[in-house]
Amino acid sequence: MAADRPAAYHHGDLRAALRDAAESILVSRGVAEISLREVARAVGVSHAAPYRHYANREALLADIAAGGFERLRGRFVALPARRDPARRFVDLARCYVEFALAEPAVYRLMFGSDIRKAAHPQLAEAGYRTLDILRNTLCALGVAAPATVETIAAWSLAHGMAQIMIDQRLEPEPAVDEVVAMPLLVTRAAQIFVAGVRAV
Amino acid sequence: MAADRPAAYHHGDLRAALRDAAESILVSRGVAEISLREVARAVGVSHAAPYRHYANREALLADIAAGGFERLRGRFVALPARRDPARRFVDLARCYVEFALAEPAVYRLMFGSDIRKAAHPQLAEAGYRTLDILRNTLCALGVAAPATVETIAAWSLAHGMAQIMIDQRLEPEPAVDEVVAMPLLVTRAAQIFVAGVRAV
DNA sequence: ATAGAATGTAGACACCGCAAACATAACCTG
DNA sequence: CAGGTTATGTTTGCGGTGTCTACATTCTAT
Repeated sequence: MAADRPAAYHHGDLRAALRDAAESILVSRGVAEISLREVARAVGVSHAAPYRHYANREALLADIAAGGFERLRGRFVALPARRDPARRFVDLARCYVEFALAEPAVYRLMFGSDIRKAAHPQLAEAGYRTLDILRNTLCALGVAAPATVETIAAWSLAHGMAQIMIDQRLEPEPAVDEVVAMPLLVTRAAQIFVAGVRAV
Repeated sequence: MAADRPAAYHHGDLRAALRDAAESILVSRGVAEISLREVARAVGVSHAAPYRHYANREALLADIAAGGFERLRGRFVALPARRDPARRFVDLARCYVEFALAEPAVYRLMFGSDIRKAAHPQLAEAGYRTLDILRNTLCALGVAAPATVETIAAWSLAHGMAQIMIDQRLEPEPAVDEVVAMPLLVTRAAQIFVAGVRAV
């Protein structure tokens, strides 16, 4: 790389800069506040420049969401190996909720309705790849069968917890005791679920 | 009521008409397509008239969401009485998911991030009243204790299932076999959960 | 060196949310 | 029933936004 970049006509990596600026606005002020024009302004570029990299506003949001899926996937694969699938499930559930709490705004974008996923196949595929890790591990929970019902139910549990905890956190300040209580709650819920699967 | 209404200066019940028109747009084209101006146009009124009834766009959305909570509450109270709290929980979970699938767009509005609930206390209260039914019943599941962990977990399960099933339904046509499979899935997941609570 | 492809700019259009000033109808109160 | 007050709609206007088209600049590969 060159030493410095004295305001060149070409930005260098405008696409990434736009995405970062937009994500910053997303985190600090919410998805509704993201406008292509302001993002362009933040990066110091003309208001139409983003269209060289994103077909429209929604494509920019989709890119941010896809990045979220990648990061979540990174957390998944960084988890320690486990023999016991039940333990593994507890790990995954906690990991899932932890991510949602760490990046609530991005999480909402990933699973919310701001992006019509049908219009962004690359986002759908990023999500699919990430959630496949969850699916595969969950299948091991059932003794042998694919256990699709249990799979969906387990994911639903994690997903619902994440959503609910985010809801209570976004508006007011994070309540400290709830932050502490989160791992306990998730762990216990996952244990209840595993016990239920084995008991039925 | 009078016989007919020959294009009077005053609309009669503009607020309700606006809400209905907006909800119609919400269902058919998504929340992003709702604009106060178009809603006004649909009702046949000037573009600033809505501001006599709603402080801003978000207030209109909040009104729609509050109506959703009321309808969900109506479904809850219409449920048959049950002795067994476990059976009651299964009923509630199914009812919850059924509502989400019947009105996916409204459901997303109710629990999504398009409305900052802190800014609309009446919406928050409508939600609180409705979900209290769920909470109360869930408390009966634990032998005696308030069982808050189980309560949150159970709600999370229903909420997560609703969210996931909506996601798979909004974009493509509803897959018929999934529609049929839904009650089974929800019922089984709820049973698993109840068994888990009792087994641990 | 130069043609062509990438990338960024400038301008325009239609739409939107929102606010203020004004017009009309309904409603109390004497 | 008259007259003022209030509720409800309209018109006008401002600043912002998404997106398109025509143009300018820079990079890249021959």
